[in-house]
Amino acid sequence: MSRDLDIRICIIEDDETIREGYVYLIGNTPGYKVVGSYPSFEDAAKKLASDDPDVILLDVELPGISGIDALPKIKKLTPEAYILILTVYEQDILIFRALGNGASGYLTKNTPPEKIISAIQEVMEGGGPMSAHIARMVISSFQRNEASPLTRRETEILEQIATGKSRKRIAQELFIDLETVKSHIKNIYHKLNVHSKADAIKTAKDNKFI
Amino acid sequence: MSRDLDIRICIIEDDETIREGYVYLIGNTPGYKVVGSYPSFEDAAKKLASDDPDVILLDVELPGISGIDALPKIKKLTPEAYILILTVYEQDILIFRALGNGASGYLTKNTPPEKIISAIQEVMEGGGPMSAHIARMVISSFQRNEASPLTRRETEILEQIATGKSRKRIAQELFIDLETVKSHIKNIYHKLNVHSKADAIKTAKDNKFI
DNA sequence: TAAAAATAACCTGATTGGGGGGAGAAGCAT
DNA sequence: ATGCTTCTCCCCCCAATCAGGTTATTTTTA
Repeated sequence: MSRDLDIRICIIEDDETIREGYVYLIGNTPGYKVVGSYPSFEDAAKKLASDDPDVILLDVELPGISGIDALPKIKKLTPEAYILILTVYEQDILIFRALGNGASGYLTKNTPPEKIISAIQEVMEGGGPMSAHIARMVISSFQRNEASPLTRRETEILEQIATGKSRKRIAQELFIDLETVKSHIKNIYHKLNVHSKADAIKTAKDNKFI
Repeated sequence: MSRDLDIRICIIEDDETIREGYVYLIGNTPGYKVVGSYPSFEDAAKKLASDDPDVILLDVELPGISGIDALPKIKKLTPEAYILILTVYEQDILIFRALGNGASGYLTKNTPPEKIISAIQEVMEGGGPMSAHIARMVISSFQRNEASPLTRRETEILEQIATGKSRKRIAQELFIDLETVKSHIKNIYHKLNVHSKADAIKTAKDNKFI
């Protein structure tokens, strides 16, 4: 029945009802094949490599080790597999940790079944499927605060400082005097109400000034 | 014919054929209304504010000022409007600059018409529409290089250094001796073949070690 | 149980960082 | 036309940090 070219899927999800739902959904879709289904990473770990999945659907809240912390370990077991996060959580910290740990997509659990199938298809074709709200949060993470108190030059200099460069080097690269750089830094510190590089960088990053 | 609740669209695109294609597509879709259509930012600037668009479709390659550089100016003219980039370019630098400058979505020009309409819908509903390949690049930007030569502790310390903290402060926050931090830094420098903070940070970021 | 990683010590010299003040020139906006 | 902002540069001071060398012990992990 199932062809050799079927996309091989593993599911790691602790809620049995949801897990079986996915198994049913994917198992009944032509071209897709469930090769493994586990309620925890610990259970999956033993068989994952031999399952040889193309795509892994991973829940973030799991008994034992969390899905996010399991990500690097899964990557080691099946380096070629794409991992899609399937979760109810939309907290930015979780999203960015998941993506940073190697997830190739992030879907929320209200995603309709046909979207899950198309997300699997999409990731196999080089895409990065995300739920709409997740995508917005990801895009927002790139955006600056338009209400920054820093001038253009001050922002530029603080960015340079954040790369670890010394004031002298910044002066050389911007073709201005060291004293000018120092003046800008003093102004930056006053505006941000800080007294050190580290605090300036932190405040600026927290507020998306840089 | 067109209701008051229609989504108001502006189009800034220099290629007349493509521009008129969008005007036709959107103008003939119920619920959507083209309120402005311009071949350059300079032309759009005068009328954009009074057009009061909900969504702006913006090309990146424009005569005069580029779409990406126009983004902040457009934001000032119509702070409430969502801006969707529509372009043939898939270079990461352009994508990240566009998103950093305030774009709410990024579509490539091979996007089929119905997807453009749904992207407009999506951005109005709080989403962040992206073409599949763009989304993958965005997600990839969060990911680390798994083949880092740095140990966990070294990575952690280099990350701290990249926040501008002094070695002493890092030592205190990690509950280790200053000398230990110095040892780690020496090892980091040797592994990365650099001789300064700035170079270490640059090398590590370029290679996605941090 | 070896190897890798994390920890800590002692040495030296050059560079950087933070804070105080003041001041001129260019550009923008009302 | 005249403020206001921004960018530029100058002087002072002193503490703190950074880069580099070498060696060695204790955990941790494979």
